[in-house]
Amino acid sequence: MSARGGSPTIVDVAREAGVSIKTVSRVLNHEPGVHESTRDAVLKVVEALRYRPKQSARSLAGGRSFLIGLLYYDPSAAFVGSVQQGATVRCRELGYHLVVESLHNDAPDLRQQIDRMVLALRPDGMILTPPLCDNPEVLAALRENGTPCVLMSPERDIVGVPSVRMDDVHAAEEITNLLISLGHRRIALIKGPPDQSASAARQQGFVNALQAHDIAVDPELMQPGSFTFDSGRDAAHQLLSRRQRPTAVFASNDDMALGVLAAAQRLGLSVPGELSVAGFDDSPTAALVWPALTTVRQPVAEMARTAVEMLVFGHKSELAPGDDGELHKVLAHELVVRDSTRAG
Amino acid sequence: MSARGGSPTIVDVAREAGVSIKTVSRVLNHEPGVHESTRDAVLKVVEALRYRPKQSARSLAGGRSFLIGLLYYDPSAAFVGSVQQGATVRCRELGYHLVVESLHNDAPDLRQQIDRMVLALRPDGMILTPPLCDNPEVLAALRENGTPCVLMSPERDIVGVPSVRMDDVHAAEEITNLLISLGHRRIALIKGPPDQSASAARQQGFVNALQAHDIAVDPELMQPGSFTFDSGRDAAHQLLSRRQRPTAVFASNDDMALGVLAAAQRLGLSVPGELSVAGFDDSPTAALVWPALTTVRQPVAEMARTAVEMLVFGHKSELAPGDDGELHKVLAHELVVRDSTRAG
DNA sequence: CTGAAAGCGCTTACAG
DNA sequence: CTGAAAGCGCTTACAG
Repeated sequence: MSARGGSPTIVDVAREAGVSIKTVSRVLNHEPGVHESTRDAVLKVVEALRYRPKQSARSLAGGRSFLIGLLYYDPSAAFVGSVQQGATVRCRELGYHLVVESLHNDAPDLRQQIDRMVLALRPDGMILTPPLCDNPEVLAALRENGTPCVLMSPERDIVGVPSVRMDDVHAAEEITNLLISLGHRRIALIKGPPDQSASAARQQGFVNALQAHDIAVDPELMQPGSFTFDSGRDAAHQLLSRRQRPTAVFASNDDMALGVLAAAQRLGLSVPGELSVAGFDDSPTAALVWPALTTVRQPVAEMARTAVEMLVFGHKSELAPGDDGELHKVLAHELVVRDSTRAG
Repeated sequence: MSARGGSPTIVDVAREAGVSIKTVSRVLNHEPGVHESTRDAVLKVVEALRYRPKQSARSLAGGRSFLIGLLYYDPSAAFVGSVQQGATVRCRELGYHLVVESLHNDAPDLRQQIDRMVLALRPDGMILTPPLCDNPEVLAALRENGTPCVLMSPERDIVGVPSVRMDDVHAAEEITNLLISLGHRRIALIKGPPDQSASAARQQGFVNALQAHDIAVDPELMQPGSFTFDSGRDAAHQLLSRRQRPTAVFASNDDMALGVLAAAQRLGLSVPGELSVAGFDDSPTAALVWPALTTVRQPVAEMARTAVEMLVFGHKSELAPGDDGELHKVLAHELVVRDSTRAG
């Protein structure tokens, strides 16, 4: 196809179409001001030659890499998997590509690892997942070399830095409301670790729901946990061995809810017959146990799609002071009602 | 730093170090034949300027992109997550970057999606995971535009195409041996779907182990399954309602083993007290249920590391006909013994 | 052991 | 609406 036998270049297309390379470039980049017949002729040749502009040349000349970086430190394979699913699909639709890099949140050479990626690849933007999106060192490194970022579910929003998240408070409120609507009154909460903001948010939602229904908040029914299976099991043992045990437990995440299931099984308590259990996250395991867990699904893939869009299209930067406008997006979650909850 | 205020370029480094850009290039690419004092001087400037060669320029001039592509169609988030973990780390060590693309195995524009990635990015190599690594269309597209590939756990090896896998037969044999050594004699197998080669391999290993111990292979104890939770639960109900039920069940994957656990629980059978259960895969869920599953861990991250190495370093292509030598690598798996198996 | 020149394949100003 | 020129920042031959 090409003059020298390799893949066709923009020169080959231009020659074949009888136009200048500049015109080919205009057509390919959807620039306005090209006569339709010219455009058609060019596109026909592009098609025939199966021509694709080379990213490295575009990047070098144009200063855009069409690369989006995804930085993560495996919080859970499922989370990253969904992020990627959403991000790669949206990238493809927009003509971008996703480069992933897994870092250790406490690696000594974190800064260098980031520099290496950013300075070598010059991604047009970066998506950060927890806990990296809350790491000051990471944020500083990226800000210094001017790479636009979007934070996914950060602990707290940062003024001027775009983010996407779900509403943990509201979701926890909804799932607690579900338990209440099922007739439960003695509802226990297994909390998350205090150093994660999601813990406080979910607890807040839980308390909100109880108060809205005039149900007393019993501190005895709020057990600490650490988002692990074991901590959930231990907390459940505490709760279920009380003289007046709860009829429902809301665990702040699925792993702990699985621990509750295990504890109930040990104690010979039937779920959901004698105890309703709800989790949070819709982890892959949630649907693979018996009874399948009622839980909340985070819109992770959608958050990732949104993050890509914010990076590619930019965001309104002309906002009044204090008006973060579209900078911090909150996406709708989904209540997933399965077999672990029942009227009680 | 730079002459024009942007990031420093090779010209800035050369000027500062008092050498030609060619010498800087030599140092950065570890080419031999540079005087040590010259090398040191260059490296010092590189350090001071925090200079990193721009990938797009290197790629355009040198014909190598330092990009490895990972093509997948979510077989399971856990698998892809481990692949990525291993691949990104090894890429970083070798100065490469990982670009991921999630495809649909039966997408109508599969060919275009691949062309788009390959022709635009020109990755130096591509890693394919199941089921894409067994898709003739995918393989043909990649072969046509000359992109080197490594197949991860393909159904069957292809002559001339590098692959990395584990030994399913041997692993199944080992886990069956474990059950036998625990004293079990009536051991059931829940098979995988016939269209996946892993199913046959795991069954083969199961049979091998029984025969090696002179235990009769009872066809009644080999139930069909389809690698899903439900199929495992159904098969277990069949097996456990027999007059003479098995004392151990080897499910060909973890999802089905979880189904067995659910079935046993329904039937009031204690695991591992009255029934031992073993799975295969070491899925994230395997450790998050009670009792935690005894299973086999695939060396997924290691396979990914190996795949990257095969792509970066190439493989011996000067082999005698028929001798695939290092082209098809088999990595060691790991038996993970947990709580679901016990003497019986 | 070191360097000057050409070129990779695009896009960006700048003209017309 | 279209094009000729310059240049992005490197590496590849080719010299010396």
